[in-house]
Amino acid sequence: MRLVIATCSVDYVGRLTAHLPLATRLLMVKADGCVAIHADGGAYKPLNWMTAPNRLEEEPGRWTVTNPKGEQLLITLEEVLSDSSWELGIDPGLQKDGVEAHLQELLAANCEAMGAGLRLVRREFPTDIGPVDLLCKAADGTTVAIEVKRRGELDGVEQLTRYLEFLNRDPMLRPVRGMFVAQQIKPQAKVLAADRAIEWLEVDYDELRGIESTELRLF
Amino acid sequence: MRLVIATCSVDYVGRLTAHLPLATRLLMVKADGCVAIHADGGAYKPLNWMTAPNRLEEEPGRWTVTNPKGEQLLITLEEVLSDSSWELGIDPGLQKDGVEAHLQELLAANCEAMGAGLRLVRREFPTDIGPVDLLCKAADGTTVAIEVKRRGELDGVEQLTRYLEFLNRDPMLRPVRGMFVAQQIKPQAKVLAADRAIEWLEVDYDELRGIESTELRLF
DNA sequence: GTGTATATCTCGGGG
DNA sequence: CCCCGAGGTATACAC
Repeated sequence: MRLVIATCSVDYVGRLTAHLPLATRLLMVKADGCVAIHADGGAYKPLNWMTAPNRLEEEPGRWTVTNPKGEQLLITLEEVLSDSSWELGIDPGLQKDGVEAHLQELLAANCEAMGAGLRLVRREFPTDIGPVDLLCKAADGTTVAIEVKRRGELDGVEQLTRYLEFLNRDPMLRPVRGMFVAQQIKPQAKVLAADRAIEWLEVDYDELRGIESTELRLF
Repeated sequence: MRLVIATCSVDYVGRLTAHLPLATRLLMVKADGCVAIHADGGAYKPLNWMTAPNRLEEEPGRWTVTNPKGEQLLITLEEVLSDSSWELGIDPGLQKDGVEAHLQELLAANCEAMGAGLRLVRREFPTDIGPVDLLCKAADGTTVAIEVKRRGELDGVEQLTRYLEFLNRDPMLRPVRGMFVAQQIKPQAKVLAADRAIEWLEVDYDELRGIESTELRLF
């Protein structure tokens, strides 16, 4: 990783055009070739950047970064205050727990948590317009399509609505009910779900994990 | 801005839990207090981070970053290879051209580009579920709700559908037609729009800007 | 490669 | 403060 502290101005021409006036910033060049320009604020996002793959052409006072799509980042260097490089090696990577996939796994293994008598038919049940998170059968035999989210918002309800539209065209499945399950559901999403006769349910991740481990202890 | 190159392991507990095994990385601490941990790859995304506002507690071999929501980033330092600080000052910020807001402005000023006889009623017309980009009247007096996107995809059609649903409940406006306008519209989005009787239109940003400047020259 | 969904999304604006 | 929408979203994954 190469770190350069420099007074520079920057121009980007690509998906949009953007310009950075002269100021002192951090230029970060990673081993994969990507370039990021950071100011002294705004944690996550660089002011400007170019993702790999690309080509970095370095002349005195000017860096030109070009990617295969023809997008271009032009860095004009006024003064370089520091220029250092570090050998970091390949990172072992981030281990995560608690993303949507985990919630979906837990719910798939504990369908009863979403309604008595509910049984799993399939995870990632395919439709013409994308996969439904969980497809279940209720005690009375009706099919239930379930959309799982960590945080339930409007677009999740839209997504489920779209699936239901397609699932209900299949005479073998019809009628299909919808259920929107999330750790937390925004008020607007509840309103929209109710408006579309979609059931919604807030579940607790840790509690579900508790059920899971209790069941494991029983067997 | 403080830049530390260090061999470290990291634990994050917050919206999810995550762990980074021991490796050499860049720790970036910005003037606003935010902390980011970068590996030597993976574009501009840090492996782990904590946005401002937060509190950084520094002990020998251990940094603890806590934010007001109770999320916590724990950095265990094995070896510090470099530790430097730089005074960058406040950045003048990025100037952009070509984002959705500009496209919306251009279209608002040139409604005719979307259909002969179309007149603007209001930009950002409010509904119970969010603002419609453009509300217009057609020559025949019917209302037209217009959703503007740089890139037209499925969720844009959904968004417009949602607005139409609510607008058409208003007896003063009904019937409201929908129009989906973007620089480029994905085939799937065109299909969904057509399926919902929503007109769609691809427009050229530079051409619109041309019309704009031509009109300016005439006055 | 396109299409679809997720993200500790981030970031900014409006009520 | 939350809600909502845009993003050069980026990123992963299926077809």
